[in-house]
Amino acid sequence: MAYEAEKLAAALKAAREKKGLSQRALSARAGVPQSHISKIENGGVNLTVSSLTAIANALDLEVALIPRKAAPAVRTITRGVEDAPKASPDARKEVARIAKQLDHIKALNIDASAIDALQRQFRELRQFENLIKNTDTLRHIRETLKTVESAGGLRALQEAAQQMNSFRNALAHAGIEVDRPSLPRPAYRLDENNDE
Amino acid sequence: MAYEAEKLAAALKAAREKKGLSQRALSARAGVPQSHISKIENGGVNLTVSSLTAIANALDLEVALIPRKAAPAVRTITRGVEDAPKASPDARKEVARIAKQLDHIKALNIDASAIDALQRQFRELRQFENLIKNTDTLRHIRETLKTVESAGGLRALQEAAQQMNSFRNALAHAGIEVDRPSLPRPAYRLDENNDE
DNA sequence: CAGTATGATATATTAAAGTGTATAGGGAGA
DNA sequence: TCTCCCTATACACTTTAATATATCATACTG
Repeated sequence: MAYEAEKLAAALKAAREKKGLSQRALSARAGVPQSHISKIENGGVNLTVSSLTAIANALDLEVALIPRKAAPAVRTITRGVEDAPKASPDARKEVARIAKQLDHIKALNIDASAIDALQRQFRELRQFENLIKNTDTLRHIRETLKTVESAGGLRALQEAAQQMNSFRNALAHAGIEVDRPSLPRPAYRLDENNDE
Repeated sequence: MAYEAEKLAAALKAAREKKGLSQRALSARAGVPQSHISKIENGGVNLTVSSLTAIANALDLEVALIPRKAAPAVRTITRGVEDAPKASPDARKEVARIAKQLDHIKALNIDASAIDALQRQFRELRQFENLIKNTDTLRHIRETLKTVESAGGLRALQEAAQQMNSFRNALAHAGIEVDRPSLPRPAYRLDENNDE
């Protein structure tokens, strides 16, 4: 098969997963049937440009022709822009579930301000989604949220917010220190992008 | 959709003409019939990826998917590469000097991993050679490297790497307007909203 | 003028991309 | 369990990209 075609397919799949889109959702955005997307991603289909660009654009990607000579530099740039260590599908799923559950809870009309706070906390937590290595804590949080739903307790709701806060802090610290699994790191990280 | 396909077709044609290849010559290289190339270039054909890559590769081009955010920067790079080997003679000279100096330093056997890192950094920087407008920063970097050579300091060596990294980022982002990518937030913002 | 290269088309054929619909199997929840 | 949602896959069908071959007008050139 076309070696390069497969790389593109893999890139599309990776981009889709990173964006947290299901094949169906992408299908809707791109106007390409889900069955076809599946085929493309793992069937080794020889895409047409129209399909490629439709899907790529739906994923905020652009199809470009770059001079071979510039390829390495381009890679450095895209790496810099999109380096965000991708969240595991599991973590994303778990986060999505919590989001859904929050909607339920919101509908319970418990305490507007407390729920607001909880949602703020969740938003904060969400920004560290990509750093989440395992889903235990998320599961635990969701357990807590469940008790909110069943018992309707304001107290449990506050505890959930607290847990989110703790988790966020943990993630942030971990992200700062352990971020790169890279090996022989000098006093500061050479590979780090110090722009911003 | 036809829009982007036409842009690609136009790009292919431009690249072909720039390389001074006839459709037949390109046909031979790419293994695609001349008639088909003609159709592609001005017939508005919906290419498949295999044709696209075959032709692109024959023209020393690479098909890439780049994040929209990175598109401006990528354009800057490719423009820089294909317009002309735009690196000023001065910049080139300065870069060459640094390369030479790195060889010297390497011979000093200071710290293998640090030197590795330094060289990686240098390679990265080098890919942006043609964007270098003036040589001040390069000179400054070379100054730093000199102190490495004389004093043999690991610290200075690391600083040089740091400088290269900064410079590279500056060059790379010359053409991109940055909206800060969401992810890891700095630690100082962590305990800000402990509500309730 | 004869010889030659280029690019645009024509035609017939084949292989396969793309569509629509429907479904099977896995995982997670209620 | 039953129920969603996900992905992979199947099938019949339409469309069209791609090939092979050939022709034609337009240059340019010795």
